[in-house]
Amino acid sequence: MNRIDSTSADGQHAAEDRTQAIHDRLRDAIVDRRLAPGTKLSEGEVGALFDVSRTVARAALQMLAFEGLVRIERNRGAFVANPSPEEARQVFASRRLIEPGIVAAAAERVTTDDLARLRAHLAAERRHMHERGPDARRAEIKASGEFHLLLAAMGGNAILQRFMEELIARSFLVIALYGRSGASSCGHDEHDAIVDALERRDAAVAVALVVSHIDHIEADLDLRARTGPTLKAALAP
Amino acid sequence: MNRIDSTSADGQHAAEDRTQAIHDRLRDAIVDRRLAPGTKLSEGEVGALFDVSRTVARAALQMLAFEGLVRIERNRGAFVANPSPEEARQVFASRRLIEPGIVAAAAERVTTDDLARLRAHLAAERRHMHERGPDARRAEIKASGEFHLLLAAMGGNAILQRFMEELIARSFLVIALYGRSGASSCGHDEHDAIVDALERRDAAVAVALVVSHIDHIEADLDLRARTGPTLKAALAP
DNA sequence: GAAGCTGAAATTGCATACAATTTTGCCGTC
DNA sequence: GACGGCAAAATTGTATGCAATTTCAGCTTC
Repeated sequence: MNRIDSTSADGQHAAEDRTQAIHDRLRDAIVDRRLAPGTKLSEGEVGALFDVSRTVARAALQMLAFEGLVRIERNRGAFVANPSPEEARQVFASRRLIEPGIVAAAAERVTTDDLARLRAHLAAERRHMHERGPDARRAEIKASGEFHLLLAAMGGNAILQRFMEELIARSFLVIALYGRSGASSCGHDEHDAIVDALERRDAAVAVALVVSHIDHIEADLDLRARTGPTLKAALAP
Repeated sequence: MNRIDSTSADGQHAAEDRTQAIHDRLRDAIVDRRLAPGTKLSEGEVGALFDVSRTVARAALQMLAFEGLVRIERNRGAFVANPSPEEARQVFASRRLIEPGIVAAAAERVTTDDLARLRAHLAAERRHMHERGPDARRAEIKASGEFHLLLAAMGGNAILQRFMEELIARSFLVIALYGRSGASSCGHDEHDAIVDALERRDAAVAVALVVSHIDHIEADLDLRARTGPTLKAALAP
């Protein structure tokens, strides 16, 4: 279980913030599907697992609830979110609205340094793609999301960046729940094309590519309503 | 929703979720300018004021911090946010990106019931506008924001609605800090025109009106950088 | 008088204790 | 055997206590 503080790349981690650390680890586990939607996250258990008091565990869970990754029911506890098809649609509708704006801004502000980072990321994605096994698949999906977060960071708007972080995390949950092909949820060629457009500072093309990219991701979902007789229907066959 | 539980009548459903109630009251006070940016909000003081323990007060403050209305510094406490000009720009850039999408959705989904509610709200705005005194001015500004929140609710996307709630609240802070004319920050005629467009289901016009409306609000701000030698410059003349 | 230092007071971070609520297992009844 | 209710166990909501950190007043020194 020696998970090497995966979020250290953002470089912002102050020395002592255990709440944030627990939040990050749980978030990682949720978007990685190591914690299935609906799983109960009891304060005591989380606290014991990270060797902190319930106070700290509770604060971390509340942070996750604000992001929509966890649902807290009064007097009942915290559960990994289980987004409905409608919520899933809203996640992607929001992305379709926000990401174009971010990419347009990125196209104007992108530096050669940024481009280098994007290219490096694309290479990493391609590496994961060629590996085999469920771990590689998870890494690929995660890297695919990180690409969008890189773009968000380059947009230069911290507020939109935070919104995107939430939307990407929720997208992972949605894909885990409703993804059809499970694997190649993100066409990596499309990522390549987006970076190409950014390199040419071609905002219009970059925006168009991003929109159709999001369309492709959402097209891979099976969002047929199973809101009504969930349990009965699921157990019928 | 549960917004109008102001200074009194807390006996009934306040017992349900005191954290949320305190959060709402503080948020109200902040966007109403009754709490100036930079004001210290100590856990003990807040707790004593609402007659709860620090635990609950702390949770409410953390919620506000997530929304960007409060800044929490480790070991130092919570302060009403003091957005920089750059943050102010980002707030409005985000609104310019998100609100058109919301209004476009609202134009397609709006019901006659919704329109009635909007008209009623416009009437209320006009009432405030014709009253005199600082209280009426505050009520006018608040109502002006609530108009945008009504639109957000009609967009039918809960995620974007929440984003807008945060952005509107932060807009109030920004206007409080950088507003030039203090008062008529929202042209109410523009609100009228937007509702007219919605009534005609004319998404294109509604979107255009919203964008220029946001432009007008932002144009009323004085966002010249006072980041550098703030104090010295302020005391010089 | 201004700058610097020191210790007390105040405030936050965290753990823990206790009350309130929900969940669960058990048992009697039908 | 199923159903309903009751009490124990588990879990959350909240208050409070203690240690660590920061703030500040008062004192010393230059």
